[in-house]
Amino acid sequence: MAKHEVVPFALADFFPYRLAVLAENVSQAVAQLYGDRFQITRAEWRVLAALGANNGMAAKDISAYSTLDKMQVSRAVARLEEAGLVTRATDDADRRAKILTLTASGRALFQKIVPLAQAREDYLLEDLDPQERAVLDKAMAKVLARAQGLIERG
Amino acid sequence: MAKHEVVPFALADFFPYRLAVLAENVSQAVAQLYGDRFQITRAEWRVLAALGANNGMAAKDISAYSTLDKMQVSRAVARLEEAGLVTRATDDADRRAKILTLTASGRALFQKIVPLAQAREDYLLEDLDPQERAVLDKAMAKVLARAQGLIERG
DNA sequence: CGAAATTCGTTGCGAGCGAGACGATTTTGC
DNA sequence: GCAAAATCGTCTCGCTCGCAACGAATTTCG
Repeated sequence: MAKHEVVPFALADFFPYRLAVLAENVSQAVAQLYGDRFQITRAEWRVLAALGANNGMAAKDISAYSTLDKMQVSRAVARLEEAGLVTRATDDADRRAKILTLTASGRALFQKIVPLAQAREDYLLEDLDPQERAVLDKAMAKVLARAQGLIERG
Repeated sequence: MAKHEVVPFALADFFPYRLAVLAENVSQAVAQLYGDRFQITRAEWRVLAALGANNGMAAKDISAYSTLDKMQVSRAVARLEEAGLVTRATDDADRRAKILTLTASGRALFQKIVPLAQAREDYLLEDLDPQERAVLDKAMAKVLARAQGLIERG
């Protein structure tokens, strides 16, 4: 019996590593769309998407919808406002909150990006048949649930 | 025919978004291991893993092995060296390069982390049967190839 | 009703990151 | 063999990011 067993470990086969690399590459491939052409960051794109789906949300709701924390939302909105894509207005029902709304340019930009984004999504998944897509979908949900459980329970 | 068609778009169903959220959560769940207990960052863990698999690599090779750019490797190695986990030595065959080697403590730490990391990996995937894992595996490879194609071709 | 606790969004600060310049070395190509 | 180009790793600069503290407003609860 060897006293110091060698621990075999290949990073390239480690699921969390593979997932991180995949997500990084996919994210970059999609960010080319809004980044290169429209000078928008990922956080800004998510805010646009949130307001595109449900215009007139409070920053808090955008945070929940987009998995960005309140700071990221605050800073992204500041930039979007400066670019004339979003307006802020104090909510009369709760004067701490700011209601965010897409301007006409904001809506126009959103509607320009969406088809491009969906085309990229389709392209990325093109090699998968419907059954594979279904399995991937379910697998992602299952793993996500487990990961969130780990994070909550320390 | 409506002049302004509404573009329906749900961020929660957008594959790149779901993938990013999943990867973020998985990464965080794994980082709890080496982060909380051993004060190691993700980049440092990847360097450890690279050297654990193949001790005595040059920084350049670690970069390729771990998908970190040379800057991240340089900084991670600096911290690991200060912590006494890695040593740097000029390569005599190419005196620009530095050969990096795990110290005894470095190897010990690596061998302590690996089983924990593998346990987390197993736990995360526990809900998937072998067939699902196989599909997931293949799907990730296919999508990665597509994403990398997009990145290269602009 | 009123003080304490909570929530919303912003901001200041320190750490960390990426792009590009750099010195040192090696490789290329004439 | 030597000048030009490429490569290795580090460093610097500017920017971004996250933590924590904050002011303002609201909710809780005695």
